[in-house]
Order: sequence, then structure tokens, then C-alpha cells
Amino acid sequence: MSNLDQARVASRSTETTRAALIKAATSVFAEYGYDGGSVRLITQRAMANQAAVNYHFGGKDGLYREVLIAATKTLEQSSFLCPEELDARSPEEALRLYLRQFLLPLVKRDRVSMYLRIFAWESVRPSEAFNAFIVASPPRIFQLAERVVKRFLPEEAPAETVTFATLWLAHQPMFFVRDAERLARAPFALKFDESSLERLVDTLASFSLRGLGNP
Amino acid sequence: MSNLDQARVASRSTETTRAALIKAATSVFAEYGYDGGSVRLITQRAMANQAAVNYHFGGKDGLYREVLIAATKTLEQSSFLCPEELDARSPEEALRLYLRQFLLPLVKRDRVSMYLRIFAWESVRPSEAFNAFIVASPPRIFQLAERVVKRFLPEEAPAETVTFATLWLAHQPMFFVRDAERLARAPFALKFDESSLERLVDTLASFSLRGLGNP
DNA sequence: TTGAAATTCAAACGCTCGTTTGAAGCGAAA
DNA sequence: TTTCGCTTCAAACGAGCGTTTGAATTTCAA
Repeated sequence: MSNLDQARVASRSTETTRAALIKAATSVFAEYGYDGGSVRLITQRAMANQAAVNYHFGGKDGLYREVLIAATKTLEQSSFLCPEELDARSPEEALRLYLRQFLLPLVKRDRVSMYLRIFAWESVRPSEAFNAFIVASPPRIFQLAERVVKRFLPEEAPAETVTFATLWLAHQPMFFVRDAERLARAPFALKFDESSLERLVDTLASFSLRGLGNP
Repeated sequence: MSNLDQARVASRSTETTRAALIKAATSVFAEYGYDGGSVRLITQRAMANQAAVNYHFGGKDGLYREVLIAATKTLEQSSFLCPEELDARSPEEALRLYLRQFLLPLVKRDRVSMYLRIFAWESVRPSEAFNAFIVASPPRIFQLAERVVKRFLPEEAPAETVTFATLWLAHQPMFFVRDAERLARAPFALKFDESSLERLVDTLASFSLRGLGNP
């Protein structure tokens, strides 16, 4: 009887718990971010014991890393966000598609939206676990904003300008996704449904493309 | 001997401690935000006892409120950020001035910059103490972005569009100020000095005015 | 100088957090 | 059926947080 056999034998119950924890962690981290999401809430939602996180993943960090791995894997397989899709379109359409995809979490609650929410949290103040992760395996979606921006900037644009522009663009949808809950309350009262999402995409695309001065 | 007399009599040492705490709290909150700034660090910098915060201000909230009061008072007296100054300029100049003033904390460490940093923190995830404060006495500087934006939008623009645009503009400089420390490290490596600040102002002003599509 | 009020201080309280512990439960091989 | 290793569990640990406590100290009018 090898370790492999043992692992296979025990894998059913183990995998059940692991999967439940990852699923619960995904929703909790999407809602509250890494620092704000507590192990107690995650294990509660997964109907597992608190110690299970440490037993199966070595700690909160390890569980988060699993979520990030699943996120990058899913997002890389999602055709909506693949770089080739962007390159096949005109710069204007690419920009609009980019904004629209990253704003979708405002009205959707599916898995991809939760992953995008997690990235939106990390765009504010990245956790150390996240930094360690993107150094090890940088998610492809982080190149997307730069890719879109480069379609507009001249070839000879300095790297600093590209960085400014990339950060500038990437954080426009991130802000709305991350703070949707707060913006829904006073004094903003922005409730997002399909139609207001479209208007937001229109507005951001217009500003990003032509600026405030050219409506 | 009235309470007033007692207050006056005891005011020297009291005011010294109070002022030291407020000064220390300003720098700590500017550095780490409200949640991230601890009472222990504040009292350490002020060379005061931990209990002094509760004794003089009733708690961390109360101390923060004093900082916010000082911030709004100072910022309202600062001619750089007054609404009249903006109205006296062309829309383009007003926008540029707005961006420049709110990006100044990147290179300056003076009192006004610390206050702007605190507001930048609050723009991400406002503390309850902050929400309670702005309801009681809304700082004037929060109307500035809307004022600038309205110079560009047509009179009949829907309120939702104005809100979108205001949030869009207001968060552009806030992001850089808040995350300056992180952006200085890899993979961005954006160190800000006078010249790079000017380039950032140029870039953001250009994008905000004319968008990516019209360099 | 005296006494009462104001202020400071070290220590501890109560809470939440991530993590650890050691016993109990469980399933499959012997 | 017994045994052994993997998994679960309730409980506690230790660290950090804001806050409270009660005694010591300072201050100053009387």
C-alpha cells in the first residue's frame, strides 16, 4: 500500500471538504477581500471545522492560493477575456469590451464575477499572499489593460506613460465593482441593473476614448 | 470657580497632549488609514499614554473626528482648492488644477498632503467614523470634482451621468496618492519626483480631457 | 500648605483573528 | 474484529486591537 493508494482511498471525503472550503472561500473573499474575509466565516459557510483550513491547505494563505489558482485557470479559459479576442477587434471595440467584461460583476453573481471581484479587492491593497502568487504565476488578465492601452498609444510612447495609462484604465471598472455596495447607498444611490450597467459602460467608454472635453 | 475656569486652568498641559495626539494621529492615519492606524502607534508617536486617547477624545473615533475637523478647516482655507478658484479658470485649466492639487501629496509631505492622503484612504473604504462625520459636516472639497465635471457636461446631462463622471474623475488622483508606496515597488517602479509628477499630471489631464483616442 | 480636581500611567479586560492541540471518529486493510 | 492512518472536532493558544480601570501623580485655588 503506497501513499498514492492511501491518497486515492481517502480522496473522496478529502476532496469534498477541500472543494467546499474553496467554494466558500471564493464567495467570502469576493465579498470581503482577503484581509476582511475570516477563516471562521469560510468554514461556517463550508460547514467544516475551523481547523480544516489548516489541515488541508496549511493556513489561510494556502486556501487563498488555491482560490487564485482556480481563478486564473477559469479566467484563462474564458473566451471573453482572452487577448486574442481583443486583438481581433478595433481599438475602440477592444476598449469597450474590456470595460464591459470587467464591469459585469456589477450585475452577475457567477463564478467568473466572484473571481473578478477578488482581483478588484487586490487592486486596492494587495495581500502578501497575492503578491507571492502573481510573482510565481502572473495571471494573464493583468496584461489585458496594457494590451488595450497600447492599441491607442504611439509605438514610441515611453514605458512610464504606458504604465500610467494602464493603471488609469484598469482601475476604472475595478473601482465600481469593488465599491458597488457602498455606491448603492446614499449619497450616491447607484443601483446597478442591466440598463444602468450599459449606461456605465457607455459613459466610461466615452470618457476613456474621447475624454470629458469631447462628448 | 466654574467649569470654564477649570478648563482654562488645566488647558496648558491638556492642550499640549491633545495637540500632540492630533498631530501624531494625522501622520498615522495618513500613512495607514483609519483601520490600519493603531492607537498604540499614535500614542507612541505622541509620547503619550494609550489611555490618553480615550481620556481626551473619548476613543479612536473621537480623535479621528478631530483630525477630520482640522483637515476640513485647513483645506477650506487653502486657496488652491477653493471652488471660486476653479470657476475663475477655463474648464481645461480647472481640470488640470484639480488633478495637480490632488496629486501633490505624491511629492509633498506637508500637512495638507497628509489630509489629502487621509481622504484618499477614505475614498477606498470609508470608515464609519468618516461617514458619520461627512453627514454632520460635509467637507467642501468633495464638491470639487463634481464642479469640475459639470463644466464639461451639458446642462441637461442626467444626474446619473454626473455621478459616474464625478466618481471617475475624483478617483484618478486618489488612486495614485493612496497606492504611491506600492507603485514605487516592482513591477511598477514608479518613483515620484517633481518631474514625474508633472508628467503624471500631463498624462491624466490629457486622458481626462481628450481620452485615449485623441493624443 | 492643603485638598480636591485634572491628568497620567501601567496593567489588565474583552474581543476577534489565525493557528495549534490532542482526543475522538471513521474507513479500510489485516 | 482488530488495528492503523487519515480526517474531524471542540477547545484553547497567542497576538493584536480598542478600551477600561484604579491608583499614582500633577496642578492649582483656597
